[in-house]
Amino acid sequence: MQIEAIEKRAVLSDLALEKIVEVIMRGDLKPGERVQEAVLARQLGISRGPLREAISRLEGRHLIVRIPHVGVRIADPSKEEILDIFSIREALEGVACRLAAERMEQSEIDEVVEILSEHSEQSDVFKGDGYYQGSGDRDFHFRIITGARSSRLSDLLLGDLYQFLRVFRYRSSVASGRAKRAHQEHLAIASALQKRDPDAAEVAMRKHLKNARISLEQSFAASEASGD
Amino acid sequence: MQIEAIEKRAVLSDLALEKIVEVIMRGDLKPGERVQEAVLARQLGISRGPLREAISRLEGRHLIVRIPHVGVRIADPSKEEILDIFSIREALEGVACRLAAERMEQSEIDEVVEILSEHSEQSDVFKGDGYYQGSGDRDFHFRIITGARSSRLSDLLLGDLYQFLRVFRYRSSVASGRAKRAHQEHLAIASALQKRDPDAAEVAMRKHLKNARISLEQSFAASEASGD
DNA sequence: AGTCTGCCAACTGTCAACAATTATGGGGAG
DNA sequence: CTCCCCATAATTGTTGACAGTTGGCAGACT
Repeated sequence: MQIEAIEKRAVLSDLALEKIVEVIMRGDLKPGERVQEAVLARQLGISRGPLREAISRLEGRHLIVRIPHVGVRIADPSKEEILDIFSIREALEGVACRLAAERMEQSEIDEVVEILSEHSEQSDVFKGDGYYQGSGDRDFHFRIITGARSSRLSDLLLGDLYQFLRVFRYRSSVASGRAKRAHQEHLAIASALQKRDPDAAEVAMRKHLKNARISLEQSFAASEASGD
Repeated sequence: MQIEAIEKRAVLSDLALEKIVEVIMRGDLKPGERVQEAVLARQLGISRGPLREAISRLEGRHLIVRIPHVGVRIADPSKEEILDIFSIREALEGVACRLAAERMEQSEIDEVVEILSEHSEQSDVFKGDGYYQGSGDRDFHFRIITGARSSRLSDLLLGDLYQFLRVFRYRSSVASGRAKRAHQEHLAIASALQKRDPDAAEVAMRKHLKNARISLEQSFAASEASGD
């Protein structure tokens, strides 16, 4: 008898956490904005107890900042912080890719390759930006990170960094006509995975993310030149 | 007027957090041990509210594990987890060392060099293990991480990983006569910093930490052979 | 004797009131 | 008119009590 996985017992602080992330991502709470516990608690329909637990955890993820006896505000990362996070991501996802080359099932690698070949057939890819802004790029990276079989790495990358970047709307930063080149970089990564070459896999992933960071850096410089 | 750094207004959940970490490190709470909120709260002399906030944050740092409606227990990391964390540390501290080569003040680099030369004069260093088990190694790494000027990186390395390793008594893993070699690796890192060569600095640091990881891996294998 | 069912105690999750601290705004002095 | 000080109000920090869930234990049935 196949038992349907029982739905996790709801815990308000968990729900509150997800809800807050969602609200920030939707833009209802803007970076730097002040948040009053009582107001937010009333909006969420819960009391301040579990809300404060959720806030404590979000503080650990740097999504909000709390000043004792003063209040909490939504984080407002500087460009330097964002770039530093990209450097961190570069290093971590490099390790993840190395481990993935060692630990992924063959079938998983095949799936990654297949995903890429499917995508290369879509004309969108070559239009400059299309699917790479969306779930396609995320899916590629997600599978490799998961393939590393390290819960700690997954937590850091998917739970912390990716969420942070998504919340503050710095999506994969594959913009401005980098899509085609990014796709080629993806192919290089997949090739290294197929060869089960950890060193090459790490190098390829790092190169890919370094280029993404440089691209973002340039777009920052450009926006700074026109109007902060 | 020089303002004396104002003592942070005490917030019970902050104090509780530090206290719990201290208690785990002292060994009063052992890995895997069950913890009852009410008991711990009474021992700390606070109520369950702030304690739960502290626990929420510690859960984010993977120092404790919470199961809804069941309870919390002190984390009990497996050897695989520890080794994965060393891989993560290798990557992150590599980036930190790269950034440090770019961002450290000259005076800071000079200090690092001086620390090392002082240490090399101490005969302890060459006795196999001595100061490298203690604060000397920590100080070296601490200064480089701080020199990276990235609060995110510092938080991750010093706040999360180092604390995690310290709590579970996997100190710098510079054991079994690796001290002399580790010292030479430190010299290589310092040399790269002096040359302001980010690539070399990152490579040197990664090599150093990779060796540390391998050393730990071997000591795991040895202990497994004798008696789990 | 072994296993299953239903109850009970203990513990976690949640709430609303209380205490402490900070921000604000008005009044007075210079 | 400006600046400083004090009182008040609003908001955060903390507490103890209440409600819901879990795991164990005793008793009954097979």
